[in-house]
Amino acid sequence: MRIEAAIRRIPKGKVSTYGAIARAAGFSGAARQVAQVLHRGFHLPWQRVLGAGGEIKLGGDAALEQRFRLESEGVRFRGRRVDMKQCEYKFPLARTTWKNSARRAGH
DNA sequence: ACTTTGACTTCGG
DNA sequence: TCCGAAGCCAAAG
Repeated sequence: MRIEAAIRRIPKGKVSTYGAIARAAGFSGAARQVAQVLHRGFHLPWQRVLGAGGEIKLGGDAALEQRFRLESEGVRFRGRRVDMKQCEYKFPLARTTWKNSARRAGH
């Protein structure tokens, strides 16, 4: 799966977001699908995936563990959030996959 | 083929 | 900064 592949590309000490991963994998807007993959997949660096703004989206113990694991990798936190400015991993340009331009028509 | 389901995102108040 | 509503989308059942 492309999403899994994208997740595995995140280097240690860096993090990414659901939305960014979805785009990198060619599924712009499918952030929720990334969550599904994380939940079901194995051997994934799940701790490196955060919500928009660098916020941990897990609940309870899992959230604590994620934070712990990230700090172990050298990821710095600023309050509840990760310092994205330094730690966000930028994917090497997602192949302008098909359905990109469709972004949000109105609201 | 149709409905449900998320570790989501963004906007407004 | 926090909360609710609406949007979004592929995978599972």
